[in-house]
Amino acid sequence: MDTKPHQLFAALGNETRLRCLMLLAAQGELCVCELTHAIGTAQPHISRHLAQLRELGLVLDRREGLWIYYRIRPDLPSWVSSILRETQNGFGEAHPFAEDAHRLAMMPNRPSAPRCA
Amino acid sequence: MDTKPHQLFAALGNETRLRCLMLLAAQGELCVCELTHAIGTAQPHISRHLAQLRELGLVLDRREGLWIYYRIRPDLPSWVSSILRETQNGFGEAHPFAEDAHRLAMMPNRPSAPRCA
DNA sequence: CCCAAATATTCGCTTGTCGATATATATCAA
DNA sequence: TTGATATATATCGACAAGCGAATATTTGGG
Repeated sequence: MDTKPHQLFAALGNETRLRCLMLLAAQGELCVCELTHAIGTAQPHISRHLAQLRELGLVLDRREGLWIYYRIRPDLPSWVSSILRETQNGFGEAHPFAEDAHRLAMMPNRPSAPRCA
Repeated sequence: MDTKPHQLFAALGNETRLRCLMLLAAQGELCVCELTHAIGTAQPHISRHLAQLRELGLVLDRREGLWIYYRIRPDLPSWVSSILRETQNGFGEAHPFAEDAHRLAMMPNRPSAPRCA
């Protein structure tokens, strides 16, 4: 990640991408269908934003059968981790992030047990 | 500042705006001509981005004669301050922020003595 | 091989952002 | 009032971001 700071901020500047990252920061690893259900939008919409986060080096993906699990890249530069953590601390309980976490918890037929960070 | 996090990040997602904020975070208070000289671009360009930062509630301005001094709003929510501080700690010595600070220090005929935070 | 499910990609369109240029406003001094 | 300086705003065209819808790809099962 040799991302410039304004490039990171631009990535976080989209609400869908930020909601994905906050969910991943809180839950550790999630597949696309879980993110789609939690955020409540169309699957291609989520998929495209996840691809951007992957291209920027912010997340990693892993295939397991039909599902592709995304997680926040563990070896991010410390300033990036700090910013994600600050945002989560400041807003994890606020709208719309708390609702996202709640919808995820209520999701039926999740492909795997929730795995926390 | 009831700014949503993704709105803050969108503001920081433009290099010109981020450079302005980093200069203000380091120097305390600067007028438009100082920011223009340090960043090395056209004055309307700087002015417009400062207006956006003002409308978002990130900076305050103060007129003194012909000059208008901008400063980072002192009562920002703590998560905003944290993010600005993290960014400054991680990148204040890097390109292009270090060069900006250097150009500012070398600027002739500054309208006032530098006032540090 | 064929189907279904999960995910990714493409297309067309709308909207917004950015930068450059030109112009307007404000302040001060003569 | 005139002029000079500092700053703000308006306008324009180019360009990128974003979205919905449709389609393609991958995988596993029968």
